[in-house]
Amino acid sequence: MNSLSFSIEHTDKATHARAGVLRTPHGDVHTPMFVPVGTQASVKALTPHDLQQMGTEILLANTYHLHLRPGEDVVAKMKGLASFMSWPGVTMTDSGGFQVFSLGSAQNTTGKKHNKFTNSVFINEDNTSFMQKVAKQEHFSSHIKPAKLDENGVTFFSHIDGSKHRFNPKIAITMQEKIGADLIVAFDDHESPLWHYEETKRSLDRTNRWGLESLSAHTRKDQVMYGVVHGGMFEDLRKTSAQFTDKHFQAIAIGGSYSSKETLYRVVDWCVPYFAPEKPRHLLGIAEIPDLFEAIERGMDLFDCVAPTRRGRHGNMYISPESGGNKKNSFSTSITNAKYTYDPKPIDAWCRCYVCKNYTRSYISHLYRADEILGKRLGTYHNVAFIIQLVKEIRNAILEDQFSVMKEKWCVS
RNA sequence: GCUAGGUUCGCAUAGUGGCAAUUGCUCGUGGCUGUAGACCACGCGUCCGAAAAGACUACGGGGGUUCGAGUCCCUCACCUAGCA
Repeated sequence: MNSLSFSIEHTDKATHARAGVLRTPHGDVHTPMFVPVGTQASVKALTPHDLQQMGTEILLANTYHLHLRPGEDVVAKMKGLASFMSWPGVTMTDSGGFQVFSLGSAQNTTGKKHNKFTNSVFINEDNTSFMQKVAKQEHFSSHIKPAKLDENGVTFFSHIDGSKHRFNPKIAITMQEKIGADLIVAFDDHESPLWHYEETKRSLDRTNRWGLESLSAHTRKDQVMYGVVHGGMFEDLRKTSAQFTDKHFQAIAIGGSYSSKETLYRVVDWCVPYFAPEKPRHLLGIAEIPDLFEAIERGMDLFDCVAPTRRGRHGNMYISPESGGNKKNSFSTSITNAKYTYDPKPIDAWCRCYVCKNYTRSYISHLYRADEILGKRLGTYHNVAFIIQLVKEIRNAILEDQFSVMKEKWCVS
């Protein structure tokens, strides 16, 4: 009856880091694994062939976006997400719960973003520039129609044309069944990291209730559903939520926005002990390099993140310690920096991706400056391939009980 | 040769006598964590500063009027267009 199985191959001796295999009818996913984000059934700038070539095993698309365009019926008619986008591997859809809050309000006259959730899943309370941005957006409030939350679901307005839509657990699951990914996500509510205990608790209660409703709306047993852990930065809420999710779901995701990296790591620490070892654990939206090490060390298996593709489009390339990458520079560098103009080296010395094998920093820098579409494509390729390789190498390190050694090598600087 | 219009920080543009001077591009540096952005932010005469503040030099050249000129006047140079 269960189309998916997950087994642990090995747990690192010194840490909770683990290597496993998630088996699905459309292929195996070797964990830890990075899940590239293809929101609109497209990993921006990359073809499925590229993704396969670099070792990607699973892709994430978004229900919210696919519902608005082209519509889940179109995807269903084209035999489901994987077939629609010609992806031969495993697929996953996010429920759209996050997006309903992050973009769920009508387009205002200026077209500027205005919702405080829009910016990021990772909100740093020390980041005053972010708070200023939020403040600046307030003057748009006169012509904003924000999403309306009630106990049964959310009414929101399309970011594309302002049209009115309604999501609730049943609708979100029905849509995900039509879209037809191998892995789907329960419809969850999303708390703000700025909220206090009481409102966070109320939000968590909704997430839990919606989780159960998602399960009872679920008819396609060939798909496996993740439940989402919430509870903000409150220990008892996170723990209850972790227990609840583990009790009811076959797969577990941790969701939320975090006020700092420390909070994020603490949240993972609180939750993981409540998860059954034989269930896959996905940390939603998180996969910057230091976070990968920290979360894998704590026992998380799967990670999706927009950063590699977005940074790629913006000219920010991942680099390893061999090329000067460290926590302080987020293991990245801007390829348009003047110092790369005459640089004949590949983007990164450690990376063995197609881009690093074939092109110089000088050339790629030129492509970005000349605004050539190829630059964004190569940059995105490198970034995604970089993370895929890194996680693969981490996996190998786990299998050899060398996780700590590898982490030290990357993160000590 | 005559007439008209021009000459502003790399390029292109604003600019009522109070101006280190607008905007776009280029350029420089940051930022991006379940994707509304091929995006956003900041900087961009020189020197000194952590910053605020200073100092100096600047709107084709030279001269003039004025407390004060990119802005007004004279003159020279160059550019463009029209007429010869």
